[in-house]
Amino acid sequence: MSDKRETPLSTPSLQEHHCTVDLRLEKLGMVPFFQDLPEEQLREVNKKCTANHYSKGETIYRQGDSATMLRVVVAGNVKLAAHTLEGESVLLDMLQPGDFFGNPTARGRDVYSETAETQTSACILSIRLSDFREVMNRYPSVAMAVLDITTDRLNESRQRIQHLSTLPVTKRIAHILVTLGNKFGEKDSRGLLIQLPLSRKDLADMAGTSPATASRIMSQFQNDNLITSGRQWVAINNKAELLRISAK
Amino acid sequence: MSDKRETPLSTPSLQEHHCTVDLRLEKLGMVPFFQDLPEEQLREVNKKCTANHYSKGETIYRQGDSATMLRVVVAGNVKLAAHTLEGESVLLDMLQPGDFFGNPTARGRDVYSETAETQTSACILSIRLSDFREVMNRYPSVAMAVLDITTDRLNESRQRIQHLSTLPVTKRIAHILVTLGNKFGEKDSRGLLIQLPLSRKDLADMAGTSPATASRIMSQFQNDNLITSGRQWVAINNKAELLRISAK
DNA sequence: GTACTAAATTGATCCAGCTCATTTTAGTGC
DNA sequence: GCACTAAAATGAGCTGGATCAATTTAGTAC
Repeated sequence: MSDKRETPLSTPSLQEHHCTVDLRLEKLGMVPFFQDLPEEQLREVNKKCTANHYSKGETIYRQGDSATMLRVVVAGNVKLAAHTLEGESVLLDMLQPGDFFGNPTARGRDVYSETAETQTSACILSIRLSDFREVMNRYPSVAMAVLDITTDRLNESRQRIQHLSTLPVTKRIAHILVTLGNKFGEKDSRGLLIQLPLSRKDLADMAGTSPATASRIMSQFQNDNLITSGRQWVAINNKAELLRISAK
Repeated sequence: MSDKRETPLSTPSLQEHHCTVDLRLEKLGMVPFFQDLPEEQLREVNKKCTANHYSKGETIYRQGDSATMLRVVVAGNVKLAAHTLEGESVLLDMLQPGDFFGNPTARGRDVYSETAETQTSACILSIRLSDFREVMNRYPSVAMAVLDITTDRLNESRQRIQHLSTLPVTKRIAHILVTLGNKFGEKDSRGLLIQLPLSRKDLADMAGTSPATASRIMSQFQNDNLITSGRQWVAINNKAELLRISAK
């Protein structure tokens, strides 16, 4: 198994295009809630956006910062995390190109309730809240699409509350692996590879457990041939069985 | 303290007006996202609504039912809960007059992911999803108000995830009491009375713990004179201290 | 006031998962 | 290939909170 001797994760090479206008426009059109916008309007929205490039591990904003921007992932991955005073962290969401984050809410004096950090190098579009509000006002379909996504996220979030309250750690982790597989998985010689740097600590922060426990459970899954994993990467070999574990 | 010998909770007497058209219209105007609608439009929306009266403990819809309605609490209280196959339940939200529930999302084939049940006798307005979508399309301010509320709920929900993952039960319950006090509290001879039937089981389902543990913690709070409580009711005597406990 | 019932309290025991500490190993860079 | 480093694995011991079961009590109905 000498092929396990290097990260199977592909690193997005952003240097080349570095968020060109064309790429921005193309990606903007891919964002679910801009899809219905006519080409012309899209260009106008694009003009109001700023593109920023971040390298891996950079902080985009911190919880407590005043929330004046709505952001969209153009390329790369972003994770949203909340930190307690004691230094513990909770991983709230992992984002893909096309996902928005920040606060789409009107209330002016709002602050972010989470910290956004890149997990890979990434290109991020920012649009001022007031500008975005204007777009939503002019195109109700945009507002409704944002509402739909937010509602989905609320439901996911409530499901997670349910899991934290009722399921033992093993089931929670099995469920998380399946979910990540569905969202970030790519078929590969190793199985369904989760295209995302993913440490035991990340997993623990998602499952509400300790890194040690997450590690023990992953070891067990590995013994049972359900997954293959190395440092910061995981591939799923038997999704059906993981699903079964998470449910029963 | 002979006055503790009966529920201090006031029961909404709905029989009298029984959701008259006037009451409906008045309440509809109080709903945050209809506030901006011109009187005339409000009447039109009202025509598309159906009012239903429920007595205490009735189920409005069950998780898994197909989600074709958006609902608004006119009077009384509603709780949203999710149930596991093993019969455990998680309390997701407690609603007040003016709050909406159900699914504001477009996707036709959706089902409710939670069960809605009245906690007191209640009057509920229902509007078909397609009709509500139409209103949002015509009045973007409505869509944006719904989005704002949903975003707030998402943030609350994420905070709860954080608490479940990082705080011990005592702090979680202290926090829940403060929150409920802020939302449902009414000044009273006993202190800040939470105007809501609230059992130890409800509290446990909110905090992600067992009724026994919830009870032990409530006993301790009672010993420390932070709260006064009987069956299904709680009054807060020292909110500041509870807040301190929940934070530190 | 008395009887009744479901809620709440409380005790005793147990274990899933945490903590802390040590060892091993995957992946990188030379 | 070799050296280096941070991630992961793993062992040992401890504990917060669960579970189960018995007892008490608040509130209601008569």
